[in-house]
Amino acid sequence: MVSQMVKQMQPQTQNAFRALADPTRRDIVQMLAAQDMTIAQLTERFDMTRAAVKKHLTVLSDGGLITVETRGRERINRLEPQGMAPVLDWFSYFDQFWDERLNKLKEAIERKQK
Amino acid sequence: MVSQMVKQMQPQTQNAFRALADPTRRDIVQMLAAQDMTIAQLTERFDMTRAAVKKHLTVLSDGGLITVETRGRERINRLEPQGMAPVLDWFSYFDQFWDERLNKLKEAIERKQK
DNA sequence: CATTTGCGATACCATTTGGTACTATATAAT
DNA sequence: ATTATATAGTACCAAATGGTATCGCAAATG
Repeated sequence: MVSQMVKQMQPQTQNAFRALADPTRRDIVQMLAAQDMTIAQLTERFDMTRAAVKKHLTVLSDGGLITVETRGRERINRLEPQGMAPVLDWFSYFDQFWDERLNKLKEAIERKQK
Repeated sequence: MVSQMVKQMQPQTQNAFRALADPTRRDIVQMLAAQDMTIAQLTERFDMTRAAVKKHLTVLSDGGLITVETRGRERINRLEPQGMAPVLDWFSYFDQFWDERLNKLKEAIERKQK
């Protein structure tokens, strides 16, 4: 129980990972990738209340994955793609590690993409 | 409240995202990237009990991110890099949005593939 | 053999999470 | 002016999460 890793993590990284951990939120991210949407529009697509969707949007906003623009009484939710940077940066830690073992992974992705 | 996205998600994707959502588990993944480790070895590095570490390892295993090899009374935990495939696959959905930083990572992966 | 060591499993606890219902407020529409 | 709409905010709830403490078991070690 000695010297714990004291690596100070940026909260942005944790908030982004946390935001993406929920399937509903990942669905929202994909929907917003197609087009900006209001809370009401998003709610139409899910089987839950607007309040629940709003909570998810708050978590996504905390994670830096979306921004909100108020327009009249509407709030337009917009995807903020660079919010994913901290997450992908974390993955880049494995660059050195990504050898033959990970080529398998890359091939798997490519196979799916066809 | 009409036609909800019925997109059948692979539990592997959800389990992997969930596994990576916790900072302790991400630390474990990075440690295992450096070398295979037993539970006791991992526990030395954290300020928590072995039982807690074991729980995290179970979640990581559910996410397909590690495998365990029993050797005598020891259990060697090994990183399973291709377990990250579902996660990176999900990110590939956003190809159109990736800025240079993210593209760099993607290129790094592709470079290693050659 | 007896003892130590590495681990699994379970019960238990506090906090967080994902959801609802309800109320309130500001903007748009009639 | 009144009503309808889009959203915020709060209180509340059940379940999941992250942790501990404890017990038990199998494998090394003396």
